[in-house]
Amino acid sequence: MVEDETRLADALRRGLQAEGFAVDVAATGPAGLDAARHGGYDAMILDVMLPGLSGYELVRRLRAEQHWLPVLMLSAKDGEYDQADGLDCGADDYLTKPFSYVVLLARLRALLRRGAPERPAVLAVGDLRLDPARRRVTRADAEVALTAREFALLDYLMRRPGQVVSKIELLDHVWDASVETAPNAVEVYVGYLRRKLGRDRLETVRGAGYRLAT
Amino acid sequence: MVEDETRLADALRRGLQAEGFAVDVAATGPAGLDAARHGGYDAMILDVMLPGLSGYELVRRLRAEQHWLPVLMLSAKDGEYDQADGLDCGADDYLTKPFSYVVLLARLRALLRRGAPERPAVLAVGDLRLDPARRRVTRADAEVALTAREFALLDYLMRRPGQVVSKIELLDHVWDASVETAPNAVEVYVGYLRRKLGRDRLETVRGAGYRLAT
DNA sequence: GTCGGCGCTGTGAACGTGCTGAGGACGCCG
DNA sequence: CGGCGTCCTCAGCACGTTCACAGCGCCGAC
Repeated sequence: MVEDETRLADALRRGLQAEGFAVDVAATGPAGLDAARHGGYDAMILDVMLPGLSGYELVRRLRAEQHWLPVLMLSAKDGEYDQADGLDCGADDYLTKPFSYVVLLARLRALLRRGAPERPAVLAVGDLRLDPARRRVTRADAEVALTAREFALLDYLMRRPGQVVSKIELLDHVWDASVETAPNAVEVYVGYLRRKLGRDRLETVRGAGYRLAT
Repeated sequence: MVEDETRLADALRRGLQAEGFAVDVAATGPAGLDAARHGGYDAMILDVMLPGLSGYELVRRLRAEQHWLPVLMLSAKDGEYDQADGLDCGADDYLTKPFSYVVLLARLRALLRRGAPERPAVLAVGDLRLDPARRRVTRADAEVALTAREFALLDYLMRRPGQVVSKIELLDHVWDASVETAPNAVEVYVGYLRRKLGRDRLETVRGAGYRLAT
């Protein structure tokens, strides 16, 4: 919590601690910014009127530095544009003084509920990397251009590295099941991939299928 | 948006659409719940007093079903416990009627930001900058004039820089779900953006979608 | 060594996907 | 009512992708 009015800060700290929160209080803007940077907190309650650095500016700097800590802003200003400004600086919620303690608590809980979502994984086998979201494949950090079918095939194989995958299985999962496709198509596309990724990345297991070398 | 007062719903829908949001309106609780389940929306504006199913109950059911759609709750009740109840049912924000349109917009933006993996108030990719609050786009510090649809499309892409976004996903999030729009419309608007922002800012990934160059 | 079958690859045709200019529908404003 | 801007459909075009085909080489069995 960043709040310079000691009475209010004390009352809030006690209340929040009684609810089971671990609370630290900073009294100035710079102290608050510093704490937010290094403290590893789950959320921040932030007054707008602060000595040294305004709450608006504090959030703006935090966001500019790629810190995405949830911020609940507290202010005596209740003009609609003050509120909009605070939110547009990067705050996640905005409460005007005087506020109800019950409401503050509920809003804080709502804020904490929304944790930061995690990034989807990228598949890696040897020096091969495949990023499904970016739809990018690199081999030893060099980008490889793949067509849609090639990409889908490599994707499927990279999710089963070292396993033998039969042509039938590949036809079922990589090709559209509704159209009958000759197993030879798989051979053709394995050939394309070998040309683009290197000859020995895809091993042929005669009579059984293909295997991605680990 | 789930709102049974047609006058209010209409006014809001128009306002939001002018800002470039894709908006659908449901008039009853059950209809709203259904839309939230299947619509693939980015956020929901939800009235508390609804025929069929209250807003509280709607959120509670949604959360019970593991849907984490951001919800902004709208209510005529301004008691502190009403507000706390709404938030504790699973809503992410709570606004009491009468409310300021400017504040609603700012809170909606904050809510959408919160769902994203990164939450800058101003989006920046390369020398492109997009300010959702001011509805302005600059390229190398020169302002670029965009229509509402162009802006919404660029906004969506800039929130996922480097990621491939399919035409279907774009139709779902940038265009209204209520009207059936041909995927070709996306191609047309990508074309417009390329003309205004530079040819190579938007990459085509054949068979997959589009990607904003980082 | 011989034989049969599986897998590889070059060729080419059909197909799909994406881009663009033209233009109609619609709403807004004077 | 007319002018304007926006939105979106349509049709034509260009080009990359997909896959069947056929011939050949290689592998393993005997």
